[in-house]
Amino acid sequence: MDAIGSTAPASFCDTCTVRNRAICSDLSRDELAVLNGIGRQRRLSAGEQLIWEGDEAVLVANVVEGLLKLSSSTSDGREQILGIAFPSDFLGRPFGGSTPYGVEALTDAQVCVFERKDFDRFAKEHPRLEHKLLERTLAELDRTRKWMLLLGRMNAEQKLASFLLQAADRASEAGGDGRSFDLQLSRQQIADILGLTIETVSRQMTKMKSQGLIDLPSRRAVTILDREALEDRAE
Amino acid sequence: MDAIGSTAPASFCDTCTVRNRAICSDLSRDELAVLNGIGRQRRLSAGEQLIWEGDEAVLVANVVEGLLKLSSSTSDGREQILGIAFPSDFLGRPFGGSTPYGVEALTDAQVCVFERKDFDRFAKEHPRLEHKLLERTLAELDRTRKWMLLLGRMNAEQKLASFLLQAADRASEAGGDGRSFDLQLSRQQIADILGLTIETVSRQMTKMKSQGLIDLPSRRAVTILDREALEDRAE
DNA sequence: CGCCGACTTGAAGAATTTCAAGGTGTGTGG
DNA sequence: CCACACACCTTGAAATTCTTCAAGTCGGCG
Repeated sequence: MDAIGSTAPASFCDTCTVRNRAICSDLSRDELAVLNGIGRQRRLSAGEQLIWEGDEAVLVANVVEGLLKLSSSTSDGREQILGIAFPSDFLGRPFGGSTPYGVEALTDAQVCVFERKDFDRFAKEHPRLEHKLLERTLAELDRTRKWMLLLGRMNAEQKLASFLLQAADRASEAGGDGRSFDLQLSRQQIADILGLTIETVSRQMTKMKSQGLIDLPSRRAVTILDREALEDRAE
Repeated sequence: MDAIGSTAPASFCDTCTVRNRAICSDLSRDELAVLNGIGRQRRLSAGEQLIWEGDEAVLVANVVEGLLKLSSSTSDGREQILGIAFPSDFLGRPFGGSTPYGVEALTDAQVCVFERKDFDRFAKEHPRLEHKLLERTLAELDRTRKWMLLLGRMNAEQKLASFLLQAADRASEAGGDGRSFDLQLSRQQIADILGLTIETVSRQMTKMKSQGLIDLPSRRAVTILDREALEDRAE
């Protein structure tokens, strides 16, 4: 509302809730204005696809709000979820090639989208942004590799226990008490993450409930009753 | 044989066989000299460990020669190989944290090792190096995610077929004819890559041989007789 | 109230692991 | 040069785990 000089158009970065955590966090005011110019906000409904598997990589994005899944399917239609993207996470494949996985919103979501070629050019000119992206990519690679151990070497019980513990941790980071939380995912989605069938997931859940490790107050809610025992089963 | 001015100490980069493919490929002569100063060459014998799982990340490295595995183990001792590092690949975890996997030489190997803090500092000051590292890390993440589909959703036959095809491709990149090649790995190591037991790997190999898809002239050698059929089985 | 989708449960079947021998090939010492 | 040891691989049979197929059940919503 004031002096000459503050007449620049409002930037959606100004009100961005992940502004301090996403890869843009190290950028100056001016740099942000440029980035703001090449990006746009986009709302996604739950179930909406942002990127298709095998598409030429034409866009990249930052997650502002909501949850998205990265996934790939076998030719006979079974799906494997390769990762879940949370607010402030980066999506897509900069610098060439195609995106070897699909990206779909699991909940209603908001993302900040860039044309890949615009983003690539901007990134190459802004080493601090590239550095952030590198750190994020390295961290994501570590998480992904850790998940390979689960997929390759754990049985159903260990997979479920690991999954629930991680979900609890995530929920408590987001403000939960670390015991009761909401799975944001259907049984089928959990199965697709763990490389199991929906029936096996369901049976393991029921078993853990009957053994008093967890409670299942409603379909998507979980309460951890005996964290230690759960950690034992996750190994 | 020379003039004054060529008295600089010989740099191991000068004779480096991966010089044009590794992350150092974009560096100038001077930059290379600095990097040369903070790194050192190291020979590893097959089976020798370079980095231990869970260690604080104190060093990073470039692979010059040989094959190394990245792996992680469950508490009951079963191992999952998370990746294989080839010449020109980068190893280790720059920018903080611990290394969540072990690195061990599969063959005699030569690596170019840096103290992590030296490398981190150098990298931050050399955006072109960071850019190379970013591209490499993104590519590795893609490969790793692709592997998750194999681990989570493929059966033993599909896993083996995929593995053999990929091994053949790698061998032909390195100069093979794409049909006959040497597995550089033991049956147990293949099992650890595919998330199977050694017996299952052995049975699948025998089955494919008896079906005329492949031949196994010696323990570690493979000849692909019917690539198309193999591709079918990999889906 | 009844329908629908999501979830659970059961029983049978298939795939993989586990346990247990039995080969094969290479290198070493007699 | 042979024999033996050892590591690595193969094979067989039983056991286990997970999937598949097939009914249910539950909970919300028109």
